[in-house]
Amino acid sequence: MKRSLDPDVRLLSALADPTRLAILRELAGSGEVCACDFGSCCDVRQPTVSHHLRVLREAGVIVGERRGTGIWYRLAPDVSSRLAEIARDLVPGGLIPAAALRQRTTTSQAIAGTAPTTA
Amino acid sequence: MKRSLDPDVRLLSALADPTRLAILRELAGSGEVCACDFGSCCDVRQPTVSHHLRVLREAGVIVGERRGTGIWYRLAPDVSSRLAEIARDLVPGGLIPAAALRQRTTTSQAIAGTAPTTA
DNA sequence: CTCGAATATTGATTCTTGTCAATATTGAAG
DNA sequence: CTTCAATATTGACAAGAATCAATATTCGAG
Repeated sequence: MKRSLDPDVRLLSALADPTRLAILRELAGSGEVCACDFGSCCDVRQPTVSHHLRVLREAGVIVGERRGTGIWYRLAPDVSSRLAEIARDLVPGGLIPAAALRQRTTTSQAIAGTAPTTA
Repeated sequence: MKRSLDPDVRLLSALADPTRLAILRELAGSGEVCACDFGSCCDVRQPTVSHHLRVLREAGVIVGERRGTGIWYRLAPDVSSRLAEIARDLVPGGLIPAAALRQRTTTSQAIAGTAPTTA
């Protein structure tokens, strides 16, 4: 059991789901949304919405607030910057850009990414 | 079978794994790495490394290039910006920031995210 | 306290994913 | 062509995740 301790992996895992990303986009667009209104944007039942909201909450991606019988959610303030920092760390040529270029002395046959080359 | 067609989900899913993130960080730090050298940074066997490299390749996150008997990988040039754009779309208060503030008229009992409140 | 609405939890099911051993493929060298 | 080194694929297995129906909890109203 590895249980990923890396906070970046935890954040990315929380975002890497179509239903949860739909929830987050709804939140980004509307600022605040009642939990009862997520059933429409994502095509899932209420317990499933509740489950995803919990995942997002525990990952620190959203924050909920009770108002009477309902609960209103909004994006956590630092989600965007946390993700942006991960993005910054993935800039190609973050180091030794010249050395990498000098290395190219052999065959150089590119390998595309779209297909497993299942032929 | 839903098979997420959303390219953002595909990208995030590719990044949301400790082994793959370790591979990407190695690439971000070294510019280019031979496939045979990933066994050290991630504690997995060769077929597993090969599998993760394939996932990253098919998600357009890395690019491989043959040199003799080995294959050298580097980060795809647009990964960082693609991720940064997702981050930008998750800025809180992307819309109606004032309206959201005006909404706060009731109980306002915050709900933390760290624990499932398993009591 | 009782009732109804909103949200959460439980348990079961199904699908997906990460991992490895074994084996195949590919390319360079002899 | 044969051999060796590097990478990829296959098949099997285990762990995890997403989903739902059923049920429990929580809160405000009356």
